[in-house]
Amino acid sequence: MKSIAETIRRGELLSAECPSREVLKHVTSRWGVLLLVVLLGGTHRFSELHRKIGGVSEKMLAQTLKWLEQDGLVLRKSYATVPPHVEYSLTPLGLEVGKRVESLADWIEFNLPRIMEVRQQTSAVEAMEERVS
Amino acid sequence: MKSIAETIRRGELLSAECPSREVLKHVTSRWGVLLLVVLLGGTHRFSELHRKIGGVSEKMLAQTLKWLEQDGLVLRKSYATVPPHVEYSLTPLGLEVGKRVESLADWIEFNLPRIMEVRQQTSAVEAMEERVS
DNA sequence: CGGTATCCTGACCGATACTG
DNA sequence: CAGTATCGGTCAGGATACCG
Repeated sequence: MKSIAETIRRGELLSAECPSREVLKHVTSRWGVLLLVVLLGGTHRFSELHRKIGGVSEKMLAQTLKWLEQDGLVLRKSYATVPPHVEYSLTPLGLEVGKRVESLADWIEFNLPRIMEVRQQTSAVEAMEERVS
Repeated sequence: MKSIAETIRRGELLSAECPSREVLKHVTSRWGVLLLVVLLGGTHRFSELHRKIGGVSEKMLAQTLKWLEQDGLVLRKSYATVPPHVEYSLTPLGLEVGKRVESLADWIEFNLPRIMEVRQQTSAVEAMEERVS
């Protein structure tokens, strides 16, 4: 009898029908990444998230929050007050993905100079080849 | 005198104009993630990538490869033979991101059962609330 | 305050056909 | 084999207005 872990293992993700793709889509979505990173910093209210994440619209913020909530990564706590008070935080599951996403985001921020350098060189080479042809 | 690392640090990514967003977009794009994971397994030819990554079109594969190549994450080696022979592999930079992306992908695959379970519960609750209203 | 509903545009992306 | 070119549809996502 194989364990679930052994049965699923690697490579499923490469299949077009793999349900993991859906979750991956939410997590790696334009605002999903940033949302997870911010929420790693602690509980936030809707308006706080909206302010911290530059460029996000209310619509997309709400939608992304809903995705992650349905995937069990984000916890939504609503207090029945007037005016309304809603708090978002990471579930234990969300904390796990969050850490991995942050690791990726941090790496990119930290190594951006090296990447920009490569980009410069590439466009320089292309400009030369342009002149030759 | 601050080091570059200290100067950049955290939070730049949260600003809408941060150039990191562009790289993040390429890496976390629909096919970027899968591409990096596959290339972690070693050098591949175009057709091999196309076969391994279920559901990707030639167009999007070529485009994603080009993005990652320009970001210095993927190395493209072309041999002047007939028929053409092109090999793609990860640069040292690409290896770094690749490992982090794989960590994320692996986590999702492995924990998918737990996530699906949450999803089920959510839709069950919604069905109940539907009946009440 | 914390959303939802609606409309709308551009970008993404797949299908097809063609090329070195 | 390894792409590029073009077309067209879908959809992410922004703007605006409105609601509990």
